[in-house]
Amino acid sequence: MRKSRAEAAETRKRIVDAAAREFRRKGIHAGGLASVMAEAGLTPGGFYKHFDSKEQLITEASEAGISTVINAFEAIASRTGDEEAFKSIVESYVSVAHRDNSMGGCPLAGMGSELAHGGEETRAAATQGFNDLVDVLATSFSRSRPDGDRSEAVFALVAMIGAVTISRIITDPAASTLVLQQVKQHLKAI
Amino acid sequence: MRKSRAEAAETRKRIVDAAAREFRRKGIHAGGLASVMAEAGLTPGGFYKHFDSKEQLITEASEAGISTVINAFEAIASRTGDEEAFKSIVESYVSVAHRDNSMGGCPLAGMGSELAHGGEETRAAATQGFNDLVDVLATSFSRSRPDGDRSEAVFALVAMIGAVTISRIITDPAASTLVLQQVKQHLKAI
DNA sequence: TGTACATCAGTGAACGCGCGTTCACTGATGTAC
DNA sequence: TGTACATCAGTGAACGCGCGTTCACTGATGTAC
Repeated sequence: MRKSRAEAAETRKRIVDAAAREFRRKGIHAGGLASVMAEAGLTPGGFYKHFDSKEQLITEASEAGISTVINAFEAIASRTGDEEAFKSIVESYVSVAHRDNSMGGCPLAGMGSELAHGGEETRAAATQGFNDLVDVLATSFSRSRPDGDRSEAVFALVAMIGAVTISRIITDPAASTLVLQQVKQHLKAI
Repeated sequence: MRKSRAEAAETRKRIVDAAAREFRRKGIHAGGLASVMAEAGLTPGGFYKHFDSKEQLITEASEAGISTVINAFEAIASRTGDEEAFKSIVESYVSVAHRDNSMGGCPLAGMGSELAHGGEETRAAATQGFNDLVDVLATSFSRSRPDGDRSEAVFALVAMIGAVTISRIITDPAASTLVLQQVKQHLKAI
């Protein structure tokens, strides 16, 4: 049954990716290890050949999820003009598509309040991810507004995260969409 | 063992209040019914004499928690001049005190991502609470800026909620406090 | 290069535990006459 | 107003269940000579 090192490394990635999806969709507590392992095509027991605990998986899944968002931000920024980079990022984050795709979305929006109750290492990883996101956003912002400072990116990002979180709570889809539009509009006017 | 109607009604309130504190502090999933009942001075079994399910308690605890925030907002607004009402509310919400008192704080910040995964009724109650908060905020905002509309209050509130949520994730207290200050500064400049 | 042995990724059943929920019971409260 | 009975708030043990975690085992991979 032993697998080669390369295969084992790929298995590990598959577990982290499955967890990232599971936790963002169902929440950290509601997402179970057996379900994550099954989605990765494995049986539950094998989990501990790769990780010490669920907490460690939560940490890595958060990192992986945020990395995806950072890459998306950078991709948008690189194919957009200076004037539009920041606005394009805001538009893709504060969107109905993001709201309806919690599985592939930003962990800070999908599991923010649960991350706040997490262990030191999990919170440290999420903090790092937040700061990285702020950096990307600040860079894109300064391309259209050279006088802008980092605090504007911090402000924009917490509003973006709050907007997506709330839009997922609101029961009426039209009202939810309206909140996203309103926040988007104000962010683009910063 | 039977209690009078008045006593039973008070017991019910005690359970809801205990739950509101427990869920905001530990999170919805991590907070247990046995622990809530113990905090209310009762044994676990009695829970179902007052509620149909944990889900119902979550709904009522969210409502109760948001009502507290609304009352606090209105109290601040009523004892503050027109020019300062909005800013005072922002200052009390986006604060270190609120960040460090998740037990008594806003449910939308303390359990936002978990509410997004909640049942229809829970989300409807949270939606109602969000809209009520927007109303209070919009009223206070329009006192200093008669041209302001409701969308500005929506924008401000999601930023406030996002800021408190993120400030609870950030591991370094000074960095966390800085985020709160930066968001506060931008909100007051709206 | 070939052989013998150690390693360890993955299996799948089992573990203890705490969860939400149920239940038979108690006895004070509320109601009917 | 007093009495007899029904109601039901609260008790505390027990239930089934799914969770994170452990474990003995398998057999292909990696290593040493």
